[in-house]
Amino acid sequence: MNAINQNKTYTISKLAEEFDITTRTIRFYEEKNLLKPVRNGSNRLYSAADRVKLKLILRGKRLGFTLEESREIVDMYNPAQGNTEQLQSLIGIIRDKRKHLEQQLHDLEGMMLDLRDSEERCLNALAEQSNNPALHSQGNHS
Amino acid sequence: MNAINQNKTYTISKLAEEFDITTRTIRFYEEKNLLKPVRNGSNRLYSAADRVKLKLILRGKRLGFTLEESREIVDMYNPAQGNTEQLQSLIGIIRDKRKHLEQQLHDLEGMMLDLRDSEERCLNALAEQSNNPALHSQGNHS
DNA sequence: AAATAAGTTGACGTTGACGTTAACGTAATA
DNA sequence: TATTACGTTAACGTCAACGTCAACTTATTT
Repeated sequence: MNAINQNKTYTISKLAEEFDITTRTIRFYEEKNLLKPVRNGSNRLYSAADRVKLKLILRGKRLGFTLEESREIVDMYNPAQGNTEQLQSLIGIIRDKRKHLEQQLHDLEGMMLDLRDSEERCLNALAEQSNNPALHSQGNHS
Repeated sequence: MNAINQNKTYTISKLAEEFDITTRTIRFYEEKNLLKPVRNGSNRLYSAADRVKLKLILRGKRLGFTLEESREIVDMYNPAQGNTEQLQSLIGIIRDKRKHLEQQLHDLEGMMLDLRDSEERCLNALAEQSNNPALHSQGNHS
């Protein structure tokens, strides 16, 4: 069959360790309906798909997305099953996200340029001080 | 003289309007030492430099930076005056920010790719439904 | 003079995203 | 068998980033 089926499962603490977050955080994401692991008795059992979702959430976090925004991203990861209306809505969301990302990309590029400027000014100021050792130290010891 | 001196000033509500934020937000940034407008009596008066700083803060916000992180960025905008130690420290901060941005850029590119995938799957699913009008509506009316 | 607009300083409220502690169950190990 | 490791739910705490009053001043307009 060669299915794309990943049967690997994870405990909550394994995932927490792997992604360097607390179990509390993972449970919190479940409270907010971002994850729905199956249960082994009372214990949570995470699938490979759950792990991917968690990864998406954390990536969204690094980009400053709210959990609500990340939930939309996670929902897109689901096999797009839905009626026409739902699909249209989803496409709308996707295009909004893209706009968001394009703005971020623009901001990011601008900030990169600013950082180059700042670094250059810093390095120049340091060079100045090498040429003029009077300015070199901390505090003005008369 | 042709100085680069921008004497233009702004009231708090002008800035709030321009950047589509509340005056409360601007005052809050001042509480947090991100801005320090001069006073005209009891009223705040913002310079062109203050306006740039505000812009930097808001850009940081769009990138998910905390105000504390943005404060560091804003501080870099200041004419880099300082001793060797301070400059070295600043360069360290700059390189950390760059790392941060590189991670974000990587995340952003990944998310862009994911969005393309999602959109494609959506469009394919919609195409399927055009070919198979039975699936087209909402709800399965037997 | 009265109202309106724009500013001010507190001070408390709210929301998101968890942290922390309590009180408990279960399973493997010394 | 008692301790240790890992899990659970429930409830309250915290911190950032503002929102939302209240109570007030000062300038302009009617």
